[in-house]
Amino acid sequence: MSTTADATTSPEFPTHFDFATAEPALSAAWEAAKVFRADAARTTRGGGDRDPFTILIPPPNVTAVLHVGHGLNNTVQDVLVRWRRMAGDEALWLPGTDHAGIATQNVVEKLLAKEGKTRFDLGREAFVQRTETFVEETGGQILNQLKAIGASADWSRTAYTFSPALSRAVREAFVRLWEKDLVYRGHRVIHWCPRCLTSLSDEEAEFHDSEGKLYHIRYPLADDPSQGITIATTRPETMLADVAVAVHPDDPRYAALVGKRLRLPLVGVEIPVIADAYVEKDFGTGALKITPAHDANDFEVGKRHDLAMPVVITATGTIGAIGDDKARIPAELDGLDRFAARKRVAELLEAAGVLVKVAAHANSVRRCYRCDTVVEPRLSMQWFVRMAPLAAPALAAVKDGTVRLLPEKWEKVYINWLEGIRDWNISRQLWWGHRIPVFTCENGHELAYRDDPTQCRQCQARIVSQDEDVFDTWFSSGLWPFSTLGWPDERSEDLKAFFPSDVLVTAPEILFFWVARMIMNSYAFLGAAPFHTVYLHGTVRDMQHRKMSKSLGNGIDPLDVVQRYGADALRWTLIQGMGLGVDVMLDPNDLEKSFAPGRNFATKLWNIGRFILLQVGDDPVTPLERITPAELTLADRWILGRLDAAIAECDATLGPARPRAGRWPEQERQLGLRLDAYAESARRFVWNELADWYVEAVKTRLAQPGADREVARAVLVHVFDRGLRLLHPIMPFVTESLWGRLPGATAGRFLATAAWPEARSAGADRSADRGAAFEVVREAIDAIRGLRAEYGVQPGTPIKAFVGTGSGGATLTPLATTLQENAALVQRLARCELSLDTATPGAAAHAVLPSGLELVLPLAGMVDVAKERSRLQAELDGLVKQLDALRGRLGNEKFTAKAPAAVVDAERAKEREWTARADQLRAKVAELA
RNA sequence: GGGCGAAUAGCUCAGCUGGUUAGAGCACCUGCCUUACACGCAGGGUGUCGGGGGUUCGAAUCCCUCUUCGCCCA
Repeated sequence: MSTTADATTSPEFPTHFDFATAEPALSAAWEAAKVFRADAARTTRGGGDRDPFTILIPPPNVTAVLHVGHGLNNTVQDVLVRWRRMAGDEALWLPGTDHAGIATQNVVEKLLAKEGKTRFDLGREAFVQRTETFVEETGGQILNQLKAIGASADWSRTAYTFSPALSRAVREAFVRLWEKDLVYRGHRVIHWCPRCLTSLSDEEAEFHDSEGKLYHIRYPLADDPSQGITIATTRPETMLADVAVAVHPDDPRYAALVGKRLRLPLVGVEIPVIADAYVEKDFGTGALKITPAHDANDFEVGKRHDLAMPVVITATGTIGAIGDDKARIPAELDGLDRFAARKRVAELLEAAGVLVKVAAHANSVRRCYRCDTVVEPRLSMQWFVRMAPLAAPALAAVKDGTVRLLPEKWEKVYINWLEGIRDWNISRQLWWGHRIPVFTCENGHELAYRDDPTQCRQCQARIVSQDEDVFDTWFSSGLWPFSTLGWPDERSEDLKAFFPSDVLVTAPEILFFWVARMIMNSYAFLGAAPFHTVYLHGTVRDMQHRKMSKSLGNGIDPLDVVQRYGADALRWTLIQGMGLGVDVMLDPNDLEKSFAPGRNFATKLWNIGRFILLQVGDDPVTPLERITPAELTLADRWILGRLDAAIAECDATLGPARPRAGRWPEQERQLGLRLDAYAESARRFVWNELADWYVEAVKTRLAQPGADREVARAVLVHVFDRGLRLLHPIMPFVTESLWGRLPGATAGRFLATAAWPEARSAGADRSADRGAAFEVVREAIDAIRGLRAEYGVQPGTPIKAFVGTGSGGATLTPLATTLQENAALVQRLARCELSLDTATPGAAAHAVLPSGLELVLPLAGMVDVAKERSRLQAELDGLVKQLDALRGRLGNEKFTAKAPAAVVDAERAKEREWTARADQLRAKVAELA
């Protein structure tokens, strides 16, 4: 920083953006001005003239605290919603939280455990009350944290899956499914978590690879113990509940034994040998013990063969049984934990001489997705939704382009899952959740009710009980696209205006849990898809590509980042690193490495603004429309052209906001949402074009009062304003802060609601000069800088640069004229004295530019002629090599005949260009010889 | 076991519908307080486009195969 006090130091305008002060103030200003409020009446569906653009937040768990994964997910949503808000849509980002049945219940149970209590000590009612209090106190936390990262959600519409309104939707949805006969109650082997004491859906019981053992056990024939069948199992403790041994009907090894009876070791009961095609002949011994109550596949076999289904493992995962089944349990095993029992059973089998062998065996074991406990398959009565009828329209929607999934590969995964859809277990044996509205009367009529009944709908008898279970949390979040908007009240203005929504932004992990179910439910209850685009983003990982997690301690606290680098830096880092479907790598041990670039960019932006404020001043600036084309300099036309290009790139990378005709045409299906490319396009314009070149180009013009100064001020303010608009969705704070200080800014107007830039693409303007000739100026400056660096010319050393056009003519070519007109810029940026005369003979550095310009830098004492010649010779050699290949191609008749004319023409033009350049280089080399 | 995908500069990735002298950001190296910014400016890239084979006038791009690594499902 400069140590002298001069015109560039300003106490009101420090050299760095004070995000710590500015961010909360801007958040408050936006909120006070209701900038993020959406109005149903302004939408085209609500009678207004704006396209609605809706994003529904994937509701975070009500107990959650913000982690960097939320940061990423919500920043993406905010970028999209801010973009559309600026583009003139009635943009609604609807926030909310999820009551998260198992997760929240676990949290509260842990709190109780600290007091030495269990939920059973409190009883159901008191426990629910306690949980409600807990949620009231802490539930808003994560949404408040989202505000700190700039989330522009409509907080007035904040939803909660367990609110009275959304609970009504849950109940209505269940009753409607009931009425359509799409729910049933059944005795099934389900996934049971012995720690959470509840059933889990297929999706909630996740496979994990583990090192198990395969036990080979001999079951003797009942009437001839010298014979028998050896079965193989990974879970010997379940043998207590075996009711048969199955073999494949085509297996000759066992054909003679089918129908015979075996004596079950340890238990002593007789069980049959049955034939069933489910058995894999090549697995283990080809003989499979059948335990219908403790294995889902065995359950199916048991049903087919009408077998008994004894239960020998209790809800808490210990050995135990009820009724007659107790006889199956040897006294010394009774009450043992299932894993202890596994060991003990093996010992007992060995003692009995029937344990043939134990082999290592890698297998996959399901674990509870909430607490990681090994899931116990267990025979139990549960509620299920018949999924096949619901899946059909959801499958069709993705296949026909009504809904697109990005990245596209997930469409295949989605289709694959829906085509093999299984019924969904929606009941949970929890207390925290929506209680299943099924009531039973004195006469045993079990019916679903929209409102709590006083008497039976069927027989008017007294109601005696309500189902004890609650719904899977995902059952309620599956209704999110419409329950949040007022459904089941079909007259709801919000529902009319904002359903269907537009883009769903989430992680691939919950594609089945949540996304697919929302699509199915939206078709089932409203007959339409809930959104047209599903954007599945990557995961935040550390430098070893590990997922960030509490247990690994490799997480990053987004609020810590906000404090140290600013919310804009956090957002920039996340978006800039977010290729489509690509994981974002961040280093938890070096926040500087990850977030400094974002902060640095914010500072850069800030300093461009600082330059404008201090050099342009705050006198009124002429709007660009009032500047005639003739007044514009080459640099003006160039930067305006670059701005148009940047706008076009941002539009293209963000993509179509919605399908034009309700469905994505094949060619548009994968377009847009390239957020990293959008970020880079906007950054390049502002930094590498505006700051690096245009700001430099206008400096001298701004210093001299007059008409041209006003032109320069007009163009500079215009392009910076548009640059801020392009960047605002990603870096809302610093851009808003600067925009409010631009000359002509008015209080109460926000960049957040300013118009998204449009390229000047009018027909009349199409042939206009976009300042392409400015590239020659840049090229000359680059070349002179390059040569200075090559020969180690110190910045302070004055040098001369001679520019020739290589044609040897006396008149200036247009290129040379351009250079002459911009000589001041060249001289300042390249630090040289520019001359269009012929270079004086002597030691000099040489360059031949792609445009054909020849550059000579007399560097007496610094240039070694021999070295200079070999340098140019090397350049010539490289070019000749390329040229030979090019000529070979053009000389190949097959190429000229078969390649498209445009390609051939381009190659010919290239040949002319390279040939001329090679000639120039050759002449230079000869000159130096 | 079934399905899907990836392998390009030290790192993270573009480059998809074949035709660029193979790019970007970060990191790294060198020089600079050049009157907005040292959180800055200027300069610096030969990478067997994972290996092999094929199609083609032409392949990082299309096909086959092998290797390695992911993800989803059972």
